[in-house]
Amino acid sequence: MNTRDAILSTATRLFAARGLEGVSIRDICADAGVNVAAINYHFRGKDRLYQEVFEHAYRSADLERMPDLADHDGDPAAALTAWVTWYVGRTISTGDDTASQLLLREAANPTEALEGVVHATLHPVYQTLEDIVRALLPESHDAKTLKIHCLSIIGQCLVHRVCRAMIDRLPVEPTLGVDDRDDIANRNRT
Amino acid sequence: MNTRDAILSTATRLFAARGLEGVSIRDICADAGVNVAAINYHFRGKDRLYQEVFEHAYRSADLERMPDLADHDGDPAAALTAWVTWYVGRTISTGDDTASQLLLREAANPTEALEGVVHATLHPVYQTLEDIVRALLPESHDAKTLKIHCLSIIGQCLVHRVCRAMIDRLPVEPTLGVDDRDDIANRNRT
DNA sequence: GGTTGAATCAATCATCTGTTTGATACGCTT
DNA sequence: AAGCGTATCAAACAGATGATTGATTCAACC
Repeated sequence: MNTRDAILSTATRLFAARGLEGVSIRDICADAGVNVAAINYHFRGKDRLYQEVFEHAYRSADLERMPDLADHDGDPAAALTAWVTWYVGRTISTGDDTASQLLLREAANPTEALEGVVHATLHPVYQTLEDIVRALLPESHDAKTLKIHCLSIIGQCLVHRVCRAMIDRLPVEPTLGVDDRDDIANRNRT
Repeated sequence: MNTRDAILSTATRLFAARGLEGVSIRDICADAGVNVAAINYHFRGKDRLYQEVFEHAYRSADLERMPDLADHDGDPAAALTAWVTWYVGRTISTGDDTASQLLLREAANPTEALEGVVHATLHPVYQTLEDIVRALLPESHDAKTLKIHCLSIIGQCLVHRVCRAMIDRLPVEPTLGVDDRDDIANRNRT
């Protein structure tokens, strides 16, 4: 395997699990089976590697296509249901959680790498939701109300992932999983 | 000022701003104007200091008393409104954000310190909300539905704080602040 | 077959890390 | 005044850190 790719995939896994400061370039190189100097050769230092990892993880996380308003023309309610289902599934998936992990770390500890992902990936997702919600709301609502509505919807989806560390430690039954994706998705309004 | 208290308050500020791994004990001591050895003398190392800081920040963050069901007997809807208003104000307050900052870091990077705060502080808050929501819902709903409802409410409040780093970088007007606490609070259902 | 440039390597750099040590000063009781 | 425990200090500890160096290997090209 390519040395560069080996570093990239190992670094992605380790950065997601332990964060930028929790992983040394020696950890990465030992795990990937390459020399420490390779990181400064192929990338231009640890920070640049992290930036590359972060943006790569978010670029390649588009497994399922995001449904938009055009897919359900004339039925914005159906479009919202589809969008929320897509978003919840993407957020609390048990499979590859790498992108969510990295983003959560950025939320607590923003680096320069965040700016790019917000513009390239997050903004389009938000804009799609806003288009759907706008079509669903009476026209009397202003931009602020619209934004609050959209963020509320996002919040209801995100809470299960963001607060996982807390929820898991909460002595409250039952435990929610991907199986409940539809239940969670069905629980929204505009 | 007491050396111990000086360390505690400085460490709280620095840990909240830069995280456990982003702050060295030399940073703390230089800022507090004390000797490095004082940390191992008064606390028993860096980790114990962090634990003390984390729990202290959450214990002393009870500025406003949390409203519960008993405060609005016979009117669970009013109780919910009061609770949400309280929770939103507490979460997105512009003032002392220390506790929220520390908790967000724990969400991304849980340490041993999290367990204690969840049981001592977060669980009672959640339980109070669940009591209110239970009184508001038809009895036919099971425990899982109840939990989803409660987490949805929490999510709608939390999103503004948790996703602040992303929202601030989003090219979408307008910007929301504490002034919109009531607008945000009014936007919920059960 | 000789040249070139990319890729990899072990070794080393100066810093920074959390922690410990031994010495010194202070306020107390006897 | 002597003894004692608490507190503070500069100095040093061993280990880890990100980065760089100069040498070496290797494949491609003319």
